Amino acid sequence: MSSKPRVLTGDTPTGKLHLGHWVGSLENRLALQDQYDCYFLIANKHAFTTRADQPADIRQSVLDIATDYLAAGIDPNQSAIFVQSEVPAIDELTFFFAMLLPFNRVMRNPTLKDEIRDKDLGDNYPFGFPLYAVGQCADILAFRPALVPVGEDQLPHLEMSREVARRFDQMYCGVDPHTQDENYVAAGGLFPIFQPLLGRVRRLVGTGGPAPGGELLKMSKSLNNAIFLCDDADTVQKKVMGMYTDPKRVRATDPGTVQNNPLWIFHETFNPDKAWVAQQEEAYRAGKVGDVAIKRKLVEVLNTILEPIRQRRKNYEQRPDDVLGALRAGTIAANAVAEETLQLAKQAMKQDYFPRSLALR
RNA sequence: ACGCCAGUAGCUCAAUUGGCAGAGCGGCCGUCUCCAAAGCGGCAGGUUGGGGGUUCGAUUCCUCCCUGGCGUGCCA
Repeated sequence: MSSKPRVLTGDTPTGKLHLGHWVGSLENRLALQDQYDCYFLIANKHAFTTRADQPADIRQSVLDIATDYLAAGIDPNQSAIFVQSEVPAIDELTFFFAMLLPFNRVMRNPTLKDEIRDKDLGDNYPFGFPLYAVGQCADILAFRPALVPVGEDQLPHLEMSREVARRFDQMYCGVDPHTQDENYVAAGGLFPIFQPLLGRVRRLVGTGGPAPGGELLKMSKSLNNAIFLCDDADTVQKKVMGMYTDPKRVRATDPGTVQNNPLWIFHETFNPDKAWVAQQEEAYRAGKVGDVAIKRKLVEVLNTILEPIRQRRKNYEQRPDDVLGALRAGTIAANAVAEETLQLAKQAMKQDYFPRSLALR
């Protein structure tokens, strides 16, 4: 890992990764591995904001996600998969960054507000909850990345991180506030004003029916409508055959509706044979093909994507030490970059009094 | 800091003066459907927040603790 531009992204360990993660971000990450030095963070501390009482679950999720990454095809010899809580420079940067953000600015973050509402937290959330939004700025900026691939819901966090980067560069590195984002480093800034990168599908629907309002729900573990990367072929078949589809279509010969139909959304998202999809959609509208045939095809399509993932997973499941080994190697690599960022940040802030030795083992 | 109210299935809530812990929703299975949905039928799910006590018997009464809500103080 040398002079290539860096990518930073990651996940909070709340469960196993599913197809929504795949099209939302994982595909991008795999594609970026060659051209970028990639750092994939498993945000275990973030998980404690709402599940501080479930440490065993969080630990298991960390290992599950690391295994998912490796099975999905992230190459540990090329990219760093690391555990957030073992990179102390992130915490140190969090403290400094917290001084650059008004509290109101943090609480105005729409992602934060949505989470408070969705989880029905009222005003009863830990102090660590808003603090974590600041921490996420440090998660990112510690790696001075060029690119941050994320799901759409994370954009407000990224915008805040970009604000922190601009403010830091202006305040401590003498960057002129009128500087264009892409020129911040050239103008002497420590932190590049990175670009977000969204997946080709921003919001994949789940396998289930719509909410009472009629809107299809996004795929998520908690809604029990997800197909996981670790699902075996039989499970995928069962889930696909059980998928919600056009409820007005009682017989296979009735004309069907393609629009807003999860079955077709999945084909359009995952089936590489676009001509087949277009042709069959026409037949479906005309009542010339049954849902079962379309579902069987989808099972085939999904299993084709998931099979190589299963093969790699099988290897790692036989050698769990390899997963921990990859995490350890990734964490060492992450610390090298994050420590360097921290030292540079301290220099910029004139708080570099003497070299220190943490005697990290 | 003190006072009051609350905590029961995944969720919302019942349970007579202390007497076998229930319903709705959700979940799973079946039926019906090309499959799914809808409908119908069934099943599972509990340390009644935790510890201690009284009692033949405690969700219920006593006590301590935890969590949350409301109120009144204190810092001032």
